[in-house]
Amino acid sequence: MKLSTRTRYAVRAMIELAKHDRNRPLQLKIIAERQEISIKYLEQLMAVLKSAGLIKSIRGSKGGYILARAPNQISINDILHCVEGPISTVECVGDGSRCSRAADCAAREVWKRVEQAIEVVLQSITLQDVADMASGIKQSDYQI
Amino acid sequence: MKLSTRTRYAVRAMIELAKHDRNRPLQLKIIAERQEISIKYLEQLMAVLKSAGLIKSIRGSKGGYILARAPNQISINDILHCVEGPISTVECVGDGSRCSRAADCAAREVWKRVEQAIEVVLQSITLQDVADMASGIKQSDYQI
DNA sequence: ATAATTGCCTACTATTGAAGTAGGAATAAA
DNA sequence: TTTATTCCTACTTCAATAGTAGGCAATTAT
Repeated sequence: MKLSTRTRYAVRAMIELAKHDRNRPLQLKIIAERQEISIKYLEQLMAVLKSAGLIKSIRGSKGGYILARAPNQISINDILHCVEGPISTVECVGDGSRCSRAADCAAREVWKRVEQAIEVVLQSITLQDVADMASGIKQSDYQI
Repeated sequence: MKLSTRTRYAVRAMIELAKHDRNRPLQLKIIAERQEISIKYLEQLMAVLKSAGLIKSIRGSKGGYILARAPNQISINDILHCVEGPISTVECVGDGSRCSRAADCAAREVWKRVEQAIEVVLQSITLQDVADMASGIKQSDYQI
């Protein structure tokens, strides 16, 4: 149950974008430096985020990336989905046709519920929320 | 966010034990057959489950495994913990000393909440519940 | 006693996926 | 035209998971 660095990097990169002026593109180089991520690796993640429609890119000199939507319109779930695919703890939860054992089907119900719980949490948190947490604003809202 | 087969196998094996008469040991061979798991691989998982105190073994002919506690006293979380270690989505959630970036700390709060949500669900489901689901009893209780 | 059956232990191998690297093409600004 | 940037594709490395193998130890049945 460990998150891949893919996901962690992607979220961190998106947080950088969220904290940045949305009218001016932020360069990959800057993000990679601030977050201490390999530029070349992050580059590939950005491609995924872009094709998922979460960010837009501006090519050429002075180019970079910007969020495609307002930070409060992008959930952590959105990010996770596009870099990791659907949160499928077990394949049969999504598919169903793979399950031929009764005991396994019982187990399936368990994993299903876990997935739902994760999804609810991830969907409830937007980039705006996280950016605010980072800046120390509204922090009291997030003390569970 | 995919579960390892370790975890899935372990849970399925435990379900088999839960469905079996607790007074008579169930052999590894039977469990492996029913669940279509490599005996030799499952053997290693059983060792972990045993050392975690979730099951007991009876050696020799007519031996096998039994649950160490009643099925309603063993949660899915118990099983997961001992085969996968603590559910740590990200290392810094448990450790904290690793986090040197502000944005990352914001992310950390996110992963923390996800972990908690997972834990709550896993702790709430016992082997008894799952065994009942498998038998079709009480199934209505689990329609969320 | 002896054989058969089962779990116990330790080491090895294979496969897979994640993580990271590399180089050059396309695009835009100065 | 030069420079700065994203885009594209392929390759390499590494670690962890999954699976295999063989013999030892304990218990029961005959």
